[in-house]
Amino acid sequence: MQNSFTEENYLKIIHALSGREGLEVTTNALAESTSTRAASVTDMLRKLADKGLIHYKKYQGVRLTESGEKVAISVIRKHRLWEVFLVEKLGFGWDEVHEIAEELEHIASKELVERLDSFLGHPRFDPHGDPIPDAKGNLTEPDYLILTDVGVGEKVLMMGVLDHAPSFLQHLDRSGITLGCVLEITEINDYDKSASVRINGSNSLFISLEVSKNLLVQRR
Amino acid sequence: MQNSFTEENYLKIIHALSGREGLEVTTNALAESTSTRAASVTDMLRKLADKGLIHYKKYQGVRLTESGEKVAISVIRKHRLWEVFLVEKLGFGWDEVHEIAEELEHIASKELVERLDSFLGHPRFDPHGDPIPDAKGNLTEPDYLILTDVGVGEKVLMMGVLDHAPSFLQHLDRSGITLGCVLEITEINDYDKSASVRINGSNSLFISLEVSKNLLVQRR
DNA sequence: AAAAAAATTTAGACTACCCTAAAAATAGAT
DNA sequence: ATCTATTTTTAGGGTAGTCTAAATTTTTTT
Ligand SMILES: [Mn+2]
Ligand SMILES: [Mn+2]
Ligand SMILES: [Mn+2]
Ligand SMILES: [Mn+2]
Repeated sequence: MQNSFTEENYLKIIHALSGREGLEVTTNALAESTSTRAASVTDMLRKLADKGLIHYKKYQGVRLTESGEKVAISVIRKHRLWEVFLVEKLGFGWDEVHEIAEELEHIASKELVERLDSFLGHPRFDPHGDPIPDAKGNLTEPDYLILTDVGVGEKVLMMGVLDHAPSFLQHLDRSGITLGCVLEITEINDYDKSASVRINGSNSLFISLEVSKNLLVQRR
Repeated sequence: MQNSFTEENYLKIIHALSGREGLEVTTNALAESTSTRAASVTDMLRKLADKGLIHYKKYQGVRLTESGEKVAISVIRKHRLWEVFLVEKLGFGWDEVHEIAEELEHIASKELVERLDSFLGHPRFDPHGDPIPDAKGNLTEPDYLILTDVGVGEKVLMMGVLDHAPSFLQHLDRSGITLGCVLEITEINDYDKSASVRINGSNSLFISLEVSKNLLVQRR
């Protein structure tokens, strides 16, 4: 049987919250992320467990089963491919595409996804630097550094963001920080951990700790 | 407030069934088209009437209001634009796109539709020859002939289909009948009204009355 | 014009998803 | 180890959309 939009959203969120290690996800965390009440989450968990999509023992949190993981990754694949489409083909800004992809990710057709993937040239990453799972469901998270882990004098490549909020992405746009740009830390203020950063070797700007904490980068 | 998928589907179907003249649509016709029971239709009609999307008097059938018409046409615009995308950009066959567009037509973003329209070069017709409403909601149905209205010796252009069923479209593919091809009636059999037709001046084939009745054409 | 047939609506019920309030279980503090 | 605070589940209920069966209205036939 088919999964509903709601079920797919739950699975995707459980995947995100359980992280690389596949930790147990709590009811409250899910209530927070789905903007529903804990009682509603419990109802849904019982249903997902009945369908064999999650491992669920009362009071013990949840993990995805193999089958649940498969569904979650398929939804993530669709989400990220559609985001690439919206940015690369339709000219949307990276701050505008998340909400739309949140709907498009639920379009069922398998054939559509594969043709879209070809049309886009089999992109490996979405407009926010997040990796796109392949058709077989393999998803490899690159291990990037957070900019706060980089010292003065180091040059790094900007590879992704942790915060996907439009306001954060628009702030990066205004600062001239784009995916793939070279960032060189020229100074870190001891007092508030704000930093001076040179972008692509030229203009320099101040960025707050709040911003640094949300930038994923890579050495060299 | 937002309309649900179900409401949008009802409005689109009411639009289709009430035709050019905006005739009253019956409960049973809607039950048939929506694959639900008449009792379910009645429930929905009450809701659509409460939202001001249809004119509804018990036992008297329904018509769209101005506002309902606007929603219906917006859904049709999205449906047909997505079909163009699927065929022109992703290489789907015209027999494969209807079901997928049936889902895509409910994606809300207005901005998305307008960018998609630009990306596709503002197409006027969908892959089945149906006209695409413009951004302002104007929909002009060209007045085509049905092939059964064409006499022996006449040459016409193939402009569209009445039946959108994959099996019919695949039959046309196998016959070599495509949108825009020239059809010349060389013979009509009096007994069963089957016809001999020359396609693009070359190869000739028999087509049944059933097929003729579903082909929209234009003189010259 | 009445009776029969067909179409439509109402009544009552079900599933999916969500809610609030109360109960139960777990985790944390003393 | 017990008590308290927090988390989670259960209980009971609501809306959207669907169903079947029964009642009502309209249409057709006689
Ligand atoms: Mn979603
Ligand atoms: Mn993304
Ligand atoms: Mn639809
Ligand atoms: Mn079409």
